[in-house]
Parts: sequence; C-alpha cells; structure tokens
Amino acid sequence: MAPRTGFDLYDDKSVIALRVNGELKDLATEVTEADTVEPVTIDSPDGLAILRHSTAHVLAQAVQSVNPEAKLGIGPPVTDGFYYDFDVAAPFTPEDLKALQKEMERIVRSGQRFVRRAVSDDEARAELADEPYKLELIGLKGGAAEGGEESVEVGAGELTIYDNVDPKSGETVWKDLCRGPHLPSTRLIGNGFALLRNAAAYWRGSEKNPQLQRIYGTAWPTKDELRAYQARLEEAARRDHRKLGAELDLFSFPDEIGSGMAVFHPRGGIIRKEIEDYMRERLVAYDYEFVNTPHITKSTLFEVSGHLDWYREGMFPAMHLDEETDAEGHVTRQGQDYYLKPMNCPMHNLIYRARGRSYRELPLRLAEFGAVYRYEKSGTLSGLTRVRALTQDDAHIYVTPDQVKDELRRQLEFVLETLRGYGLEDFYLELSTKNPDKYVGSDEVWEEATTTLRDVALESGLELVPDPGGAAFYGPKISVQARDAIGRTWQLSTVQLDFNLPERFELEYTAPDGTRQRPVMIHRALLGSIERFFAILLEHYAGAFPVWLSPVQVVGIPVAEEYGPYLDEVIARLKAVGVRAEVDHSDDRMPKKIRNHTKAKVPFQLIAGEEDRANGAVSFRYRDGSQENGVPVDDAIEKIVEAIRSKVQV
RNA sequence: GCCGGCUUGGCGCAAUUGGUAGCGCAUCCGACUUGUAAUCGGAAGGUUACGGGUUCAAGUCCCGUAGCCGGCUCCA
Repeated sequence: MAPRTGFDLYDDKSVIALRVNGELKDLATEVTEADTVEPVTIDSPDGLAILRHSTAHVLAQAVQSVNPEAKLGIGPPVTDGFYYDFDVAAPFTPEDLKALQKEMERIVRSGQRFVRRAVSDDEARAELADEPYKLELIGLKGGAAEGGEESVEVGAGELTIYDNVDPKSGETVWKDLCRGPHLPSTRLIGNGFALLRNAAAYWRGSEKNPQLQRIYGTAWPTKDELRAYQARLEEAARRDHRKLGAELDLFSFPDEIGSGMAVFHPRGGIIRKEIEDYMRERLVAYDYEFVNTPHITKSTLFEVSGHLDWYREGMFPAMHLDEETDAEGHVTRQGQDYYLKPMNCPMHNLIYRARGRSYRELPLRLAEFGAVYRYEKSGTLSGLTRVRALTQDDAHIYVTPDQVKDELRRQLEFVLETLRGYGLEDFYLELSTKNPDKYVGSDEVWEEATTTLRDVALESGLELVPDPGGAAFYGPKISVQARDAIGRTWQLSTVQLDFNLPERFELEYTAPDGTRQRPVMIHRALLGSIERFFAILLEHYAGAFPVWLSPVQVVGIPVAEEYGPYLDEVIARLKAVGVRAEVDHSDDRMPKKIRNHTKAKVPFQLIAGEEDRANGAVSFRYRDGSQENGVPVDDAIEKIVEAIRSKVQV
C-alpha cells in the first residue's frame, strides 16, 4: 500500500499536525499502517504550540525582510505566545513592531508552505553561514546527543531546515534551522496573532553572553480567542496591586526611603494586621511558639550558616563598626562587620542552642514574623512582590529524624488549611531538588531528604511538578503553588528539609538513651513574605476583600442629614462588637456617597431614611449594586458579624 | 546589574513644527440635603523628577543622575 500523509488521512481543517508513534510530526509526514497516528488539532496544547512556533518563524522572516542584516537567535513557543531573538544594530521601536506586524500579515496572507528538509551538519553550516547563532547551536548538537540541552532548533537526532515556500512560484522565500513540526501553511495563522512588546534577552540565557533583542508575540486559532486573551491581559492590569494600592490608599513606595521599600497606610495596615492575626491564631492552634530576633547581626552568624558564601551579592553591604584608630591612622581596636539579616534561620538556631535540648521538647516549632533585608538587583524590583525590605512569616521546626515524615505531613496540612482560610483554594505542589552547582552536604543526605519530601507530597494527592535544581543550598523543598481568581499561579508556601544547618550550628538534643543527637530542621514559610502575600490577595480579590479583611467593613449612609443620628446608633452597636464601621456625615449627596464607597469597595453600605428609621431597620447595599431593604437592626448586626466570623465574601 | 521605554500639581490626563503650563477628580471654603454610582459656586495647589548643556527662548532638543514600567539574569 502506498504511504499516505496527514492530508490524506484527515479532512478536518483544524488538524494541523500528527502524532506518529508518540512523536509530533508535520501533517505532510508519510505514514504507513504500521504507525500509530493521532491527529493534532490547532486548538489542542500541542497544536497551539505549533501555531505559535510557526508564527515566530513568520516574525523572523518579517524581521529579515525589513532588515536583512538581522541575525537570528532562537524563537520558541511560550505560554500564550512566542518570542524570537534577533541580533540587530539598533533595538526595535514601537513603530518597528507595527511595521513588522504589517509585514507578517502579508506573509500570512501569501499562504507560504512550511517544508521540512533533513540536512547534514556540513550542509546546514554551509546554508547558515551568515547566521552565527544558528552555527553555534549546530555546534552544540554533539552535546545534545548525550542528553545535553535540546531546543526547538536542534534536536538530538538529525538536523532539519524548514523552507518557507511561496505557493504560486514554488520558490523558497525564507528558511530557518528548526526541528519543527510546523503548520502546513502560514494561512492558518490567520488574524489571531499580535506582537506584544520587545525586550533584551541574554543569548542562551547567560548574563555573560551578549544581549539580543527579543520580540514577544501571541497567537491564537481565531481572532475571537486573540481578543479574549487581550481581555485577560486587561483584566490583569485592572487588578494590578500597584494600581489598586494607590487607588485604595493602602501603601506607597516613597522615593525618599529607597527602592523596594514600602510603607503601609492605615487601610493597608488593617488588612496586614488581619492577615497576621489570622496567621497567629493558626500558629497557636498548631503548637508553634513565638520568638523575636533583631534585624542586624555580626558577620560570623552568616559565615557559619553559609549565607555569606552563597548570597553575599544579595545582601546589603556590611556596616563596619567599633573600629578605633590612633592619630596616625593605625587600627588600635579591631572593628566588626554587621549585616542586615536576609534570613531568620540562623538566629532561630541560636535560640535552639541557647540551652540543652531534650528529645521531649521536639518537635520544637519556632515562629516569627521576621523583617529581613535583601539587596535585590534594581532591575528585579517590582511592586510589593519583589522588595528589599520584607517580613517573612518564618518558622523553623526542629525534629528528631524519626519525626521528620509525620511533621512534614502535618506542616503540609497546616499550610493548605491556612491558605484556604485566606480564600485560596486551588493548589499544586512543586518539588525543588538539588542544584549540582550550589549545595552543601553529602549526596546521600540530599537523596534521603528528597525522597522523604516526594513521598509526603505524593501522599497529599495534589499534583506534583518537578523543579530540578531549584533547591536552596541547604536542602530540597516542596513549594505550594496557588492559582488565583484569574488563573495565574503564585509560588506561596515552602517547606524545606535541612540536614545541613543543624550540622553547621552543631545543634543537639539528648535522646532517651542519654546520647547527644542531631536534630533535623524544617524551614517553613507559609505566606512567603507578608508584603508579597498582601499583593497576591489584593490581586486575587481585585481589591474587593472579603469582609474580615476589608479596611472599612460597614459605612452608614443617611438618605438625608436628618437620619445621621439614627445611623450613628446602629454603627455604634457594630463598633461595640469590633466591627470597623463609620457613618458618612459628609455633605455629599446620597448617590455620591454610594459612589464613593462603592469605589472604595466597602462590603456593606447601610442606608437609612424615614422608612427604615420608622421600622427600626436599615437597608443593605452591596458592592455589586444589589440591595436588601428594611432589615431589622438586630438582624443586620447579626448578619454582619457572622459574615466577618465566617470569613465569607459578600 | 543589563537592554528598551516612561517621568507635567495627591490621582488621571492636555499643551500645534522649541515661543513663556491647562483640564477633570481629589483637597479647602460657601450654599444645597433629594431613598440607591458624580448638586452648584468659589479658592488653593506645579521653579514640568533632579543636575548640567544648546538656544533670543526648553515641558518640548542633547548629556548625566534617580525613580518607575516591560523584559533578561537573579531570587536564601
């Protein structure tokens, strides 16, 4: 029987590639009956990646058609889109992007075919003589065969070049080194793509390499899906915590204080206090003990812990104190280096070590909202999510080796339950394992710790994603990733197992048999940094916090001045039971007051006029504009108090 | 830190080819007080981020610094 291609097998226009014996192939691939062949549609995850990858090729063709001097880097698909890197003399301007978009539209309309062609290394070198970066990738191929890096350009097997062929003339108008597969035709890209932004990116991801100019784009099977994606971006912008933080008067970043250091305003302060109070309640319930430690320390501490070895660049420079010199400038008294602390664990270890410990005390759980300072590079700072002064809800748990597994289970349960209390529901786990270039301790110990963590993570039943090389230098970790209201994921809690710092700090406890044993340490941050968690919640709720977190929970709005005193009485009763409530006595008109407090996202507006006053009632108005009129005051108070207690959204 | 962009009163924005800073909201004062998202009138508020330079003249052009934004690298 004659070999057949995907074109023969599938009529469906949405089929754009094949999966042959498990491998993605072009639709034009010839298959036989012996092959297992599955269709890949353009709207499947694989299909979208192919669409985006092909769109990246069209971008590269457009760039070289506008600027033949541009050298090609790499151009893979990424979440929701693609990028392509170029070495060009001058960075792209917004006008350049517009022109490129136009050129891409022309290429898409011309319906070029993507044609795969296998080439030898030497042929590829000859054809791509003007593309230094592609040549470099070909050179790397040898390593790829032994399990080195693979890319969208170069696989472990043979090299392939994709020719873009004009359907009318049959001429090859452009080509690129690429593994594929690709769409059959550029026409399938349609008008569901857009260029988004340009930025610099280091060649092959290393700071030591030159920077290329990267153009990001997005591509979707239809214009409607593109629009939906753009709407998602707008929604994310609408929720941006930096914007909401200013609008709702929650926090600011005074230039006078310095980059990456926030001040919380009264309303932000209330939210923060509620976040912390709830956390403290939970800590008490789970047998934690509270400790406090200073913000600065002599350098020795971080020499012992190893932080100065690994993270010196990320720490604020030392303050050199107590040095004395004589008139000639000779040092007469040796000074001391003090550092702002970037981490609390060494100090907690000192608390552990302050006296002899018994196995009877373990697990010993020390918790602190510890302010730490990290000299993050200026370009990485971002709102509250990446700052230089932050508060960790940090805890260190000391256990016997036997207790490790149970304690890890307990901690994971604690973490997930607590996060649910804040209104986050959708989680998965990530297991970060040893970075071969950055670790202390023996391989056996790492192996054991990693296995233990993996077991506990799997037991939880949550999805577990590997993160190879993602561990800190002292031990592997499980991190809890949470999806927010619009589906973005945030790394939140981390549980790290550490056999190394107890060693470095020579921590011990007396075992039942009277011998001295070394405890194991678990590092556990639940919110990560309180500042960052604040930002995540703010974006998750788009500023409309559940009642318990709302800075102002109830505002009384009199229909006319006359009803102010009546509402004062109602509000006074609420305040008496701890509700954050106030009456708006301003001389704005009632609709204006409603507008103001709706914009401020106050959960309960209590309105009262003659009708309500006569009946001893109030009328509720909610943030969405819905109402509940004539509610007796006792019921209203009960309802509000219950909404706070049960942490519900209204 | 690197690349690019941006920076006008508290906030959001205007200022033709360089010609001597305007508007809305917020604020303050006054009047008004009306059952569900903007009452009216008036006042005050800016050496256009900062520092240099070009020019008869700079918010507008050039250089430097800072901050912010988008990425890259980094993230204990």
